[in-house]
Amino acid sequence: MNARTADPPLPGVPWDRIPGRVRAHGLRWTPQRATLVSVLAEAEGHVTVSQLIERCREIEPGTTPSTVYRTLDVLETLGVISHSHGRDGRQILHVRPTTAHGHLICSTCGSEEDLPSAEASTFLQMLQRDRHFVASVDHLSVTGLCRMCRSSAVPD
Amino acid sequence: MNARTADPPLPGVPWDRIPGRVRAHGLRWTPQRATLVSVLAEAEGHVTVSQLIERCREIEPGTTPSTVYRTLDVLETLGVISHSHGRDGRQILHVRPTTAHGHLICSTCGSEEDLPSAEASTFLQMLQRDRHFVASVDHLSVTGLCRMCRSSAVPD
DNA sequence: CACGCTATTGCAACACGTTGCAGTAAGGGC
DNA sequence: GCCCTTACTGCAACGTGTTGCAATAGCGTG
Repeated sequence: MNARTADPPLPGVPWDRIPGRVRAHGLRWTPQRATLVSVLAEAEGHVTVSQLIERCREIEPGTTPSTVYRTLDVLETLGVISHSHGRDGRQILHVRPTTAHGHLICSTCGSEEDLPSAEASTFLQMLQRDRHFVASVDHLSVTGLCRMCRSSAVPD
Repeated sequence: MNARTADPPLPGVPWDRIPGRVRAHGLRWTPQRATLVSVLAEAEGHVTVSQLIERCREIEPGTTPSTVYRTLDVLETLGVISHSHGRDGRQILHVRPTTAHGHLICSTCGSEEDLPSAEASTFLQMLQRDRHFVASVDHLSVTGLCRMCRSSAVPD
C-alpha cells in the first residue's frame, strides 16, 4: 500500500467518470477494475477489503486478491477512496462521498464510532501550524475505551 | 491482539519486578517470558515484533512467534508495554518508560515523528468530555504528510 | 516433595497483505 | 483494423499476525 500524494478528493464520486479519470493518468481501464468500481459504488461508507473481494467474486468468480489490492491503490491515488487501519491493523476503506471523518475504535469491544471532522479540526490545524504536518481527518483513528466498555470496566 | 483494560502504566518499569507482577495476576513466569523481557529491557523506545523475535532467537533459538505475540499481550495487559500500528498496519511496540507520546506517520516516506503528550491532550480530553471516549496518547497515530514530503510534493 | 490443576508452549493451519515474474491485453499510433 | 508498447493480471511465494489443539510444565496444595 502506498498512499502517495493523492489527487484532491472527488466530492461526489461521479462513478461513471472514473474510467476517464483513470485513463487520463495514463492508466488502463480493465474489466477487473470495472467490477471493483461497481462494487464500490454500492458500498458507500466503510468496507473491509475482504468484503470487497467477496462481493467481487459474486460478480466475477475469478477475482484475485492481489488485483483488488492493486486497484485500490490506484483508486486511492485518484482520490476516489481512502483508508485507515482498524485496531488489528486491518484496512478499513472509506468510500467517498462519505463526509470526511475520523474513527474512534474501542480496544475492548472493537466497535467503531465516527468522529466528525469538526471535532478534530482544531487538533489537526495545530499539527499543521506547530509541526508542519498535514493530516486529513480521514486518516485519523484513535484507539481507546468506548462509553459502554468504560462503564463496565472492572476497576483493577 | 486484545488490549483489554490494562493496569496503569508502570512509571519506571522495574524490570526485575515483572515476574512478581505476572504471578500476582495468577499467571506464570516461564523461561520464554524471561527471555522476551530481557530483550525488551534493552530495547527501550520503539520496536517492531519481528525485531524482538530476531533478538530473542539470538538468545534462545527455539523462540516461536506465537509465544512472543501472546507474551506481548500479557505484558500489555500489565501495562509494561503498549502498541500502535504503523502505516502498513504493522505493530509498533512502545516500551516503557518512554514518555507517553503519539505518532505522526508520513504516508509518503513512511517516516515517524513523535508527538508529545501535551500536544494531544486537549484533543483527547475533548473526546472524553464530549464523547465519553477515553483514549491514551500512546495509541494515537496520525497519518499525513511530513514537512519534507509536503514541501517536495508535486502540486497536481 | 509428590500431585494436580491449568496456564503456557510449540506446532500447524489459516487470514490478511505484499511482491516478483511471465503472460495477457488495453489502447494509442499508423 | 493491425501493431506495438507497456500497464495490468494471475499466480506463487513470502511476511505478519491469529487461533485451535495436544503436550508440557509452573506453582500452589497437602
